[in-house]
Amino acid sequence: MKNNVSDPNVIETLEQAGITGTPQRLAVLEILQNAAGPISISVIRAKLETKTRINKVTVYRIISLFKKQGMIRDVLSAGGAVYFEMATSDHPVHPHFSCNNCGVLNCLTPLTFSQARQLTALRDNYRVDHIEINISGLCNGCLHATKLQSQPGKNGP
Amino acid sequence: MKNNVSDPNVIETLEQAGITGTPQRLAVLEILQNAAGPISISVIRAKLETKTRINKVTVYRIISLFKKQGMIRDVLSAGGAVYFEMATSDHPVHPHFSCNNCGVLNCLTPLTFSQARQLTALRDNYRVDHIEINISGLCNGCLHATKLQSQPGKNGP
DNA sequence: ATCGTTATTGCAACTAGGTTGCAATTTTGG
DNA sequence: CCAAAATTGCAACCTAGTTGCAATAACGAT
Repeated sequence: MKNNVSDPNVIETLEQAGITGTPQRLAVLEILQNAAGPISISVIRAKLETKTRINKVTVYRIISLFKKQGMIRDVLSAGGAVYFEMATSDHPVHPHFSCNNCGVLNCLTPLTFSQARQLTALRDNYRVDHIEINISGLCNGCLHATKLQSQPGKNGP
Repeated sequence: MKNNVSDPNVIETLEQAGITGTPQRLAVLEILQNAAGPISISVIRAKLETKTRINKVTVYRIISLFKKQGMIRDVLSAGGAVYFEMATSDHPVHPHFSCNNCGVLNCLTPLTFSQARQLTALRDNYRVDHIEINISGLCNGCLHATKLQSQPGKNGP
């Protein structure tokens, strides 16, 4: 397959992770980097189809490679769907909001240190490696859509 | 199928939810009620096999019925696995801890009002219906197992 | 450059988890 | 006790993800 020139800092990202920058990997990485929020494998595959034709096995292998290298992390959403997002230092672990109406998954601002501290203090005989927070409800758009205006609003957990 | 007499308050639970207490439903509900923590469908099916032989389709239908009735709720774990737990009033929404070594999923104490408040305040133009928190790391048992003693301990998010 | 070695990709076949349509069975109400 | 409605089981199917292996591409040494 010919390398149809990708964003130069996409190539750089791959080299920093110490893995060869094949065209397929560059294509997948570019999609992940340009995504507005966490995206699912099926979405990645759909976006790939529009330009190149990469075998699904290759996509799965690339994703698990990226994950093993710590380049991406996965985010869980309603019903067990798995999404992926870049795991760069300027994009630390943070809560996500998933809309029960349109299904969109958004990133929220990261927890403050004291918030994280409170949560990890829930049990002290455990070693905490990761905190995953998923808040669901209705997003701004769906909340103001006329069809849903009449529904009762909740505001607690 | 013959009803081989279940725990009477299991039957009561079903009647309160307004659905007929068939032997299959009672069997599934009994497993959910006796579970120490959230369990997956495959575990439910394995437990069922030891006593009665219920078709997998029926199990899925019962689970989605229970969910629709609000009797159970689902809990997401690493890699997108879905677990189920009873959603009774004395067992409100609460964070879960999943062990990266043995895979066990435990319930943690529910959030205080102020903790929940802090989280819902992350964005105010959203309607929050549900907060899901999954903390992962090493459980007490795995933490103290000799094989893992030497690993570096982290303690932040 | 070119050859051999290694890494990567594609293909086909397979597996597991879950779903659908329909017939058989069970429950319920009269 | 019987008919209508609800529930279950079966078989077939679907989708997501995996595996083994052959084909191809990248790399290092000469």
